[in-house]
Amino acid sequence: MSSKPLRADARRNRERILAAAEEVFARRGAAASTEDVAALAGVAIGTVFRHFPTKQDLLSAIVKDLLARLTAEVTELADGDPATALFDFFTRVVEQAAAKKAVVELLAQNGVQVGVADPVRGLREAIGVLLERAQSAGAVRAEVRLDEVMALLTATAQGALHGGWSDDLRNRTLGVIFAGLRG
Amino acid sequence: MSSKPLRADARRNRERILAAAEEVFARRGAAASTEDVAALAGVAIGTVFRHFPTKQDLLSAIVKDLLARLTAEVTELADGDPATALFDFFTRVVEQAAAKKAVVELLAQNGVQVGVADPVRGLREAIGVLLERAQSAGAVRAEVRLDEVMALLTATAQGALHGGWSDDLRNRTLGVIFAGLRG
Amino acid sequence: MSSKPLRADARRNRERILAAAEEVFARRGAAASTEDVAALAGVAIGTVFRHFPTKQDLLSAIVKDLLARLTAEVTELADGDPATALFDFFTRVVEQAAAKKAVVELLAQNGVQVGVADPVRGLREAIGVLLERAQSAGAVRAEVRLDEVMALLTATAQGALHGGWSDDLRNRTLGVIFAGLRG
Amino acid sequence: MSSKPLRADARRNRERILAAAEEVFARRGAAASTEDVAALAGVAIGTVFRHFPTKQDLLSAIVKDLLARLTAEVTELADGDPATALFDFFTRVVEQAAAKKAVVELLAQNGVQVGVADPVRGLREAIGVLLERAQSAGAVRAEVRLDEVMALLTATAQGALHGGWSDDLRNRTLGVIFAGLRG
DNA sequence: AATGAATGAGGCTTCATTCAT
DNA sequence: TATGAATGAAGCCTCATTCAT
Repeated sequence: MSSKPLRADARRNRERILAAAEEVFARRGAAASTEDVAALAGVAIGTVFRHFPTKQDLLSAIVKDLLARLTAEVTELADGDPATALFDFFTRVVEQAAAKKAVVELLAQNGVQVGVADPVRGLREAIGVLLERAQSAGAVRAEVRLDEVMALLTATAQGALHGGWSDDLRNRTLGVIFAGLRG
Repeated sequence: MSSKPLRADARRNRERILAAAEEVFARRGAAASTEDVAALAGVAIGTVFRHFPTKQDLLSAIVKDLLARLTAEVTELADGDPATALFDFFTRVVEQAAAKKAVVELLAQNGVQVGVADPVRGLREAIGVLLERAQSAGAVRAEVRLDEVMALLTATAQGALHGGWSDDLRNRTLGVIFAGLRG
Repeated sequence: MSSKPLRADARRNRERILAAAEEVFARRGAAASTEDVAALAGVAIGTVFRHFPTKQDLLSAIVKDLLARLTAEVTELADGDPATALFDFFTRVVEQAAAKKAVVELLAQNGVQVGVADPVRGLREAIGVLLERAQSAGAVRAEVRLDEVMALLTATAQGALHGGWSDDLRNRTLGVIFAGLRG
Repeated sequence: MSSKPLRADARRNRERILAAAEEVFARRGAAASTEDVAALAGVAIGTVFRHFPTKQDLLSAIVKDLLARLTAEVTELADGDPATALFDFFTRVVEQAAAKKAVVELLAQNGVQVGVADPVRGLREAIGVLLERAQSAGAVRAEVRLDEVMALLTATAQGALHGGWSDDLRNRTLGVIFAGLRG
């Protein structure tokens, strides 16, 4: 089921490449060159392609990574106060978005094409749990559906990402959305 | 202020190029080639570069165009019911976004770099008028500021654009935002 | 039916590229680089790709060119003495082969894949006429079929090509084959 | 004369690599990657390069192998009927060619460069014996020389190889050549 | 001796931009 | 002014070869 474990140096490189890719693509968008990723990772171009045979593969890997981390955060929050968990998560994602740049962009526009449909579904379901609990606790109107929550989350993350919002602006913007969710 | 008036055929070409560019970049994103724009416009590539010395110039021109049209819409709506004008505009922009693709993307991420700061300011001010009137009419909470309205507008337009929202989803998403603005 | 005629300079370049390609691929095989072709032709690499969007296209063009020339030679010989026309053509092809290198190679192994099936068929049919006439004239045994004539022609061309035969060796080798065809 | 004897496992690997290389290069031509050879042999790429420091070395080794086997066949046939031995050998080589692909190709075009001159000479001499005997037996015209026999053999092997001849076509083609040799 | 990850030159192709016609 | 061919830098990817494990 799992491929054989990588050699220590290979795993180290793989991680350096992923980190470099996240930074490079975050800063300059998905159009940034693979060479730049290699340079930042401190490896030769061939090494990047050994680990990720295609640029798409590299992009997918980053997105999957991010999704996994987000899903983990949701799970963690699921143990907290149902009345605030959803709003907390929402806030965290938008905070982070400002540091993820093109990753969010990829998530939004290419997510499925890039072959990360499954991880996306996982995140969606985890958020669905938060929503249900928030509604049970009376913190979110009953008629709000998961679809629009996801839409608002994605849209806001993108906005924060590209717009370069200040902390204050972010909070006020989220404030409007939260008010709308509460009714 | 204005450069010398263009010859009739030159002006005609300029407009055909702009229209073609809007369509091409809308459909395939800013990465589409200038050659494709020329082809759709029915002119040679050299003609595109005579009118827009740089691809960036072409992109900027499209964005300015869009902003001008949006500003005109705002002005038009300013004569209507203050309680609904802002929401109507918001809705229209998001509706159109789905058909503008990369233009919105450009607006969001490159706006300033591309040198369309002025037109953006014009649009912002026009929307500011709608907001004030809506607040005077009691349709929007008094403490809501123009900043977050712009942020929500941009974010939602991008979301609609990249997310491929259905009409229904768009309406429910906007519904949450409008509820949040009303308080 | 025909695309618009090329500009004078474009046609000149197209021909220089074809000539360069024929020489380069002849000398070093189909694996030679497109850059080398461009360099020999005295144009930039982009120019090669403007005329032949793919390396395969360039290779195909060369092969088609050669086939067209060969077919023309056959047609020309068809007016001569039926008893010698086939042998003359055979001899000429093998003579030329030594100067065509990889072109013959391509013809033999990739001909059809490369999309030159039609020109190949044309040549085959033209040779078929020579064969029939030679047989009517009693210069070739009646039971010899076009298939083996083509096979012998291709094989001998390749042999001459790769083997670097001397004039004398070529003549003696062909002598054996001609004796075999006569019976 | 000979390097130190290999360890048992090393010799085993060397042979598996040779076998894999013959198959891979046969099927996909000399352009196939060394990595693929390693994979088919079930060893790591480093092992291939330990045994054959260069891809060329590997190719040479295959060719030498083939030549050795062919020479052995000639020697074996030398004990048979002088009137048919040469023709039998000729037929066998051409039959096998269809299964050797790139090896024959290498033999023909790179033979000497690749440093297999000696084995080639050995094969040539062995075939020379068959020819002399066939001529003594009156099965081949006296004026036929070894040069053209080799030329015809190589050419036909290549033709069969690249042309994908059917059994029938191969026989008829050889039939013409044999008739030519007999006079 | 074997392994397999790393290297980096080199190949194909695209495309913004320039320039001769 | 328009045309469209030419340019050449830059990007993605492959693969022979080296080297640490």
